[in-house]
Amino acid sequence: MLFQSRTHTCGQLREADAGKTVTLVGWLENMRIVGSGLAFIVLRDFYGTTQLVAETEEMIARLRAINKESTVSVTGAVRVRASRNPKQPTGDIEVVPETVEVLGRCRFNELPFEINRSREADESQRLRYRYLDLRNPAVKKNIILRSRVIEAIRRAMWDHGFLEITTPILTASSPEGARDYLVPARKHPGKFYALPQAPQQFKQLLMTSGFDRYFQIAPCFRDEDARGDRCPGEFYQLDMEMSFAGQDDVFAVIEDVLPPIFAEYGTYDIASRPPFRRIPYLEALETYGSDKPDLRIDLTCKTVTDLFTDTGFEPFRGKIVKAIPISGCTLTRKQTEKLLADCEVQSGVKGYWVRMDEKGEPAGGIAKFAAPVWDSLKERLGLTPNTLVVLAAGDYAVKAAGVMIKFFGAACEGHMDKERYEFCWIVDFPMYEIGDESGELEFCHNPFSMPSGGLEALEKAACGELDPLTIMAQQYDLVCNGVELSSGAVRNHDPEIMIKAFELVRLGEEDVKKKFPAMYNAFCYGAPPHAGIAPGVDRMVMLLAGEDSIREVIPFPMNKSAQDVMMGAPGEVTQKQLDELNIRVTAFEKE
RNA sequence: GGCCCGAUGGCUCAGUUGGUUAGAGCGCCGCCCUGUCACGGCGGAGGUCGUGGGUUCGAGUCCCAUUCGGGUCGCCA
Repeated sequence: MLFQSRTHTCGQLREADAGKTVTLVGWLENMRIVGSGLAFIVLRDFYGTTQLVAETEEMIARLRAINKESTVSVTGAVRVRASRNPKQPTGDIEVVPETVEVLGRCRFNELPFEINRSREADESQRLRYRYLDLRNPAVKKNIILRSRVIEAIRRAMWDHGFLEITTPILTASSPEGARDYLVPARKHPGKFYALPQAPQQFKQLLMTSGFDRYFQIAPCFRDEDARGDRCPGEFYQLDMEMSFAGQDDVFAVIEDVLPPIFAEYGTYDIASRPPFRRIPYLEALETYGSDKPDLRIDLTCKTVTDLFTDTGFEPFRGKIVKAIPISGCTLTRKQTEKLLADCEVQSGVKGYWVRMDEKGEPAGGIAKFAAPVWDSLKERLGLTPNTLVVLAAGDYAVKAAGVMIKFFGAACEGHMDKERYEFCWIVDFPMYEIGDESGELEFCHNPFSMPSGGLEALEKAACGELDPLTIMAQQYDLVCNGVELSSGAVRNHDPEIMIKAFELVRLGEEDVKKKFPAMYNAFCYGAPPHAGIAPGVDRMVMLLAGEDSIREVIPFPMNKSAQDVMMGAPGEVTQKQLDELNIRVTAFEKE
């Protein structure tokens, strides 16, 4: 269809344009009729809004006949408003339409939700009509931010000498831990491709091929359940890898690339300066009750197990007890208990409290049971008058303490400097752990990481000279404001060390070859030492946008049940398609 | 898969110890209004209260089941 192309956007016109005849295109957002011969219309496009003014019965009738949210082309003269609106960039001018052409008629005069208030609507309704939801400038801005951030990341990575290289989407199922998405192979009945959980093996192969520095805004696919900060199905990582490099080299790149982007595009202007704090994994658990501490909060927890070993307070007797002192706390008893209840919902552990009053005596909560050990507790926690102490006990006390630090840190005046981005590295993860189910030694995270101490440490562990649980992996997490952004590692590029690492968990050379055939073989041809990391793009944008739900920064997110209700995915396919793929659906046969 | 919370006009929500005709704001329709900008004023339409069963003289409200949605744990780099 031919139409008069626009001369300006809806965010462009200013007082200096008065007198010009212009053509604007966009969506009819709103109409305010203020009299029989006067009406104001808001026209919206990607760039902004411009007010149209209708001053004749004919023009008002013409515009009234058009449903809101229709697209139109309007030609008319720009003039200075009789009453200006300083709140709008285009608030000094208005356009008096001479001709109005409907380009795309909105067939409905009532929408599933009001565009400018779509964020208040039910989320499933928003996702079903995501194309309308995205018309809302407040929703759209996160997607624009996402694009800008990815642009900035690319530029920074290129500037650091990284090459962007794409890796296959249809690949082999990998033993990375999460459930794979499988794709049936038509030409190979009974066989399947898998969508990559991460480009992990490909990027390591690229290093082996001699590409010195690689990165990719990589789509990753994992068939696991959703969370507020985790999308089901697919997400994007800033995947990167460096040859002849170790932990410090990776840290240096990330510490150079991310802070300027956070400072420029973030909700807060302040981002940690390099070098970021490095906290050993075990220390993070001991001090913050979490392996993703929010360093904007100044609260820490202490172990007080020994003080309550023989206590008359049954929930603490013989249990691990963690305590968090909160100085200058002004929460009421009711507020404290409400917060503890919230913590219990999230951690599953009941919390207790006691307060040091103005005189330095225990008051409220479990004061009666704290009194016998009060002096020791005061010293251990460094208590001062008007300090609240919250406590958790039991096998999950550490985790509960972590939740308490987050909740009370956010609620108590003066313990959280919210308006900043605080990065830290969590380092020195244990290589092995005793599995919950098996009761035997297992890999703690992924087996790609280089063990600290190398072959020597593994050999000592194998012959009993060293506790394998004390072997650390050269692995690291990047954490920002309590959000785990990424994990990475110095990779194990030595086939001999690989086999040794596997032997400790009762696997052998054959298992290594079977699990990572390409990588194992490639490393046998001379591999460079290499290391990398893969910060989650969606999570970074979420932090930058100041959103709590990751779905707010994804253009077309799936719902929590991994469905796209707008497109109807997943959906059924025809019998012909199934036959071609040699697939028989058994989902309904059991009934 | 476990646990918690929720579902009432198009949207957001209120609805008392179970008791007459289920309310409000926004949106929609009509009328009025010549400088609005979250315009305003008056009037109107629109709901078998997620679904199925039960208790009761009587259920939006109580009980059971179920579906859907959100949170959380399991799971997940």
